[in-house]
Amino acid sequence: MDRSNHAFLPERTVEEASRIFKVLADPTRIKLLYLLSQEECSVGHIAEVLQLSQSAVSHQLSTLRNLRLVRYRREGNTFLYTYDDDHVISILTQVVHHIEHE
Amino acid sequence: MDRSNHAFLPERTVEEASRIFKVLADPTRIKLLYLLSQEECSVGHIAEVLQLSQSAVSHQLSTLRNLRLVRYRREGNTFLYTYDDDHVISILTQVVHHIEHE
DNA sequence: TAACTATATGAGCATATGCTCATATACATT
DNA sequence: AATGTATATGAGCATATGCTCATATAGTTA
Repeated sequence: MDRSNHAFLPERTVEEASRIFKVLADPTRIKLLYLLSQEECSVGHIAEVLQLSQSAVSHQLSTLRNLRLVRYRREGNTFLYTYDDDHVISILTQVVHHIEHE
Repeated sequence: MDRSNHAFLPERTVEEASRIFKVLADPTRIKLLYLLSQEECSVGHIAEVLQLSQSAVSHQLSTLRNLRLVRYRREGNTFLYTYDDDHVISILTQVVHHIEHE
């Protein structure tokens, strides 16, 4: 076979795609992002709705914050989170839609 | 907030989505699937093109086989693999396209 | 049949990840 | 100022994962 005929993906592209898919690979983050795609949520609310500990939610939000996938605003002691990456949400909802209609 | 107003994802949907994203989360599998989306490949050819050991490729293909994402046919001692899940390939190419055009 | 080739597979290791537990931080309320 | 409330964070543990190394398997060829 002719090796010169392959369209290779640039390493940077592969790494970036992997990064996006890694975020979406965890069931907890899928639920969390899906929830945030519907409404702005406080940390406590997320924990209650998804039946997770406050710490677990906060750690996950920390991850998502570092990846710039969510943003938040403060209201007194409460932190209200919203998603901040339309592309990732769009990939998620598309896959969800596909699964539920196959 | 009103907990009854959330559109929850069924657990089965979440697990299935997670399964799909997990497959795509690994850089090696991204390259491998992208290669297979372009042409039928032998194990040795994949190893050569992607600069991986024969064993590593074979293990990855075993994973992809179990998930029914690839199929293969035999030709003498050579096994020729092709992808076998249009949806997963479509998600991958879409994300790749988005990354390369943002 | 013996040697060769292509691939598969099991064991084990190193790393990554998602959680819990304990504690820190920062603002609010009394 | 003291207590309370909401959230963040560090350490550590259990599990998952992707690789290597060694070896097994099956078809091919001399």
